[in-house]
Amino acid sequence: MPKQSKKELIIQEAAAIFKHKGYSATSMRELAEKVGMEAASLYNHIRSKDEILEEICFKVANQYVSHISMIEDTDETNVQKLRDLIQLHVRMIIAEPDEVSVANNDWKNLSDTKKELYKTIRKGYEKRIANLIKAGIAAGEFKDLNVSVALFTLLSSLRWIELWYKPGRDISPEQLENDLMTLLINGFQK
Amino acid sequence: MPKQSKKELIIQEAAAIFKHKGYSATSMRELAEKVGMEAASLYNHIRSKDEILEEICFKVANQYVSHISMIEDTDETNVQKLRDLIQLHVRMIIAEPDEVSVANNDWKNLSDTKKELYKTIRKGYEKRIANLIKAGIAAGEFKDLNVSVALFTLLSSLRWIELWYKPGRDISPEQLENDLMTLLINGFQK
DNA sequence: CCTACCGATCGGTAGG
DNA sequence: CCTACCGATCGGTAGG
Repeated sequence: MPKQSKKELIIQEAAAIFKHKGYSATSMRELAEKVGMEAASLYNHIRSKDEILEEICFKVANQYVSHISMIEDTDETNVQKLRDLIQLHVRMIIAEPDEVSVANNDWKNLSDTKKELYKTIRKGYEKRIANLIKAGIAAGEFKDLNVSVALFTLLSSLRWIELWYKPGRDISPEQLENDLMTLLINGFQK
Repeated sequence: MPKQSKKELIIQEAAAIFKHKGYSATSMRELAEKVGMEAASLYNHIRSKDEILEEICFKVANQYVSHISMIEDTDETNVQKLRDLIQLHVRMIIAEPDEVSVANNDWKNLSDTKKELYKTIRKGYEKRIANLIKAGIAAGEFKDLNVSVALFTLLSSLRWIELWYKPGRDISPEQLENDLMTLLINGFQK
């Protein structure tokens, strides 16, 4: 069994509650109850409610950034890079659905300075995917679409998974990845 | 100029703030300031904070439902119905970006009974789109994909628009619709 | 539509 | 890790 600090446990439970009710609607007393201690005791492990949200958001953001770096460093075709990106998104969402969901939905509640940092990181990530799309268009691999439309359609079409996918679903991660790739790369039409 | 009741003004301003900060993180005092009155005075026009959220969520939900009914009543091909659906989503988001955004993101904060009702309406809507997709597959118009994957990819790929589109963007609603349709129906690949 | 105010709950601290 | 508790803020009401 993996060793997990109390702080990690608190953050994990917090992510689950935040996902379900949202950060602002979740009280520290509720979190404490889930973790099995009094609200005041939480503060022996974490500095503030804010800090929990920060840890979740930046952990997720950093994982996404390291993924795109990996993909950029290959010398595959742009279509294959797009496939890799879709696969990495799917796998990250399946591995940590709560954290990914909270980062995507509750980053607005970060403190002003952290929120600006988060937005900067996210914009950098989007820029790198936009470059991938541009390269694909320039190479004649992708259709000549508006880059922003392609970028955000891609990113948001991967976001329902965090809300929908549960281990009990009658679809394997592999089939999910395959259908998603087919849909995004070749579209609905037969 | 259209006549708008104070209640409508309050709901409109509330939608804008809720979209920006989230329902739970928005106080009635903040809303009152935006509207130009004291917090207590809001209650001459609305019953509760809850009620504002309900009005926004169900107004949007009912609009979506009436749209799908219109589409079902045509005798177009399923591909064309899919196009119509995309177009209606885009136009609704452009017409009322705040309300649509709040309904999509803050429905979790509805009271328990209203939340159940909202989920029921949404599931009904999803079911009808799933049937459209199934009909398209059966008719040989759409690829034989997992229906849930196709359904949620479609719906969520239309959701970034509410966060991104502003009148000042260098893309017209028409081009946005066209690029989105091309992407969803025929995919990224050239 | 405002002043005045309520009880409840919030995030967080002191002290052990 | 708990008991006890703080100041701030919340949604909302009374009364005019």
